[in-house]
Amino acid sequence: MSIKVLIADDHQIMREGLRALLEKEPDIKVLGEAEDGRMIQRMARELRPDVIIMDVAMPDLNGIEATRQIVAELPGVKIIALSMHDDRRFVLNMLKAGAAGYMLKDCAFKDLAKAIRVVMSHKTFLSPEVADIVVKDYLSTTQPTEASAFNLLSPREREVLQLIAEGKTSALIGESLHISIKTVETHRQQIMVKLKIRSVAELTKYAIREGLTSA
Amino acid sequence: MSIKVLIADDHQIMREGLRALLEKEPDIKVLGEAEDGRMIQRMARELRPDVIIMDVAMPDLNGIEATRQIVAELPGVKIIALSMHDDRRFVLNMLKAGAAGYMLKDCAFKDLAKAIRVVMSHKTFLSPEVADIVVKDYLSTTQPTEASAFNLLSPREREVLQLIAEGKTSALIGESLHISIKTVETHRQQIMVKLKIRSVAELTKYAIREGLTSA
DNA sequence: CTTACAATGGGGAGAACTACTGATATCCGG
DNA sequence: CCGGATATCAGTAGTTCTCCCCATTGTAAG
Repeated sequence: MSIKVLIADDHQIMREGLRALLEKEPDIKVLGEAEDGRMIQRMARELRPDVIIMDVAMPDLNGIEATRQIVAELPGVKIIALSMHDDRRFVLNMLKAGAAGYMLKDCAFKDLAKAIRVVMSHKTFLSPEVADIVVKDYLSTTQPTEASAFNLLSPREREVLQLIAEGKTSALIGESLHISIKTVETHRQQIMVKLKIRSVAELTKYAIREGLTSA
Repeated sequence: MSIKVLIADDHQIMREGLRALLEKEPDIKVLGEAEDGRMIQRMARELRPDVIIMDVAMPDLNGIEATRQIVAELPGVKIIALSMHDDRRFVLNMLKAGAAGYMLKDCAFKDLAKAIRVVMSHKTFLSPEVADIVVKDYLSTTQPTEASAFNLLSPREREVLQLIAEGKTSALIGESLHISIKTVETHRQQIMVKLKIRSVAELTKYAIREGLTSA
């Protein structure tokens, strides 16, 4: 009795590579591949796989949403997220959606094979980097509180972050907002603590990702 | 006489998948894998492959820079870019850097296999979407207006800029490149003078626009 | 062979940022 | 009314960056 697996990823070559690797495993059978969230949802309903390898970032219906819906509909199906990003929002949202595992594309295939067998026994499998994030987050927050930019940072902090990402110095930001430079520095500090970021470059990228400014 | 291939991609599972697929081809031999631009450069020098499958976005030394340097050093080596992005800046910069092909990760493996054989006969191979971009760009611009980073900044400066945009301090960059912090600061200064930019935030955005790093 | 640029390295000064310590006032929800 | 979050401001210390000055080496172009 082999493990029935579905693959969901928007990049065909990734799907083919995964299939080639999985087909080397004697106890794993690949039932099919999907290239977006909607397609994987349909296939899951029809083919009843044991495990779905799910890319997080997909067009149309993303991996997180697809996971949420599939888990609700087919509780027995185990979903392993496979992502390039170790961004904590992705990880946490995916796990909240009901994923049984979260692997980075950075990991070795044997780890993924292991993950498949682990989740089959109703356990959770995280790659080490991801486990790290989950633990850190668990320790740092008594209350999970949705964990996104727009309720993590206060309005004023977002305002300051935007000006930082526009290349302004603290002094200029102070003038612009009619507050003292020390206040700006306090906000800066708070932003970095909250986001666990330690450089302007990464703050800028964060601001771009959050739409506070554009590249 | 089989075709000797190297793989460069920062995601291990992508490398393994590609290797599994390539090893099914009787006339292709995978010599090795690298996870960043610097490593692939070294491996290319030592192993003299026929073809390098090169991811565009890699940490440390990115695919574009690595391509530029490898092509300059080993003119016989054919480089096929393999990227998730069909962003025209990536495509054009990669081709300018001397890549013999540009494939999207979205493509079928048989297309990649075909690309390998095409570039071996000293021709260029582009996946259809990419060809589209190239043609459009060719039609729309009589003169490509070379006023971008890739002839304004020197290779070393681009390298330093990438690391700055990744949030590294000058000290860390110095360690990473095995040069003194003062040299890094000189490069930093040169970059800012050339680009008329005065903050890390704007440098970061510039690097993102030029495809040196991603948000 | 000169000229120009790239890459390397250094000194010094001041600005800017990072990282802590405080404090006070407001407002909002339980 | 109290606790928590937000927003304001200050001090101090250390780090990092910015911006000048300068030099040497190698290499490519003219």
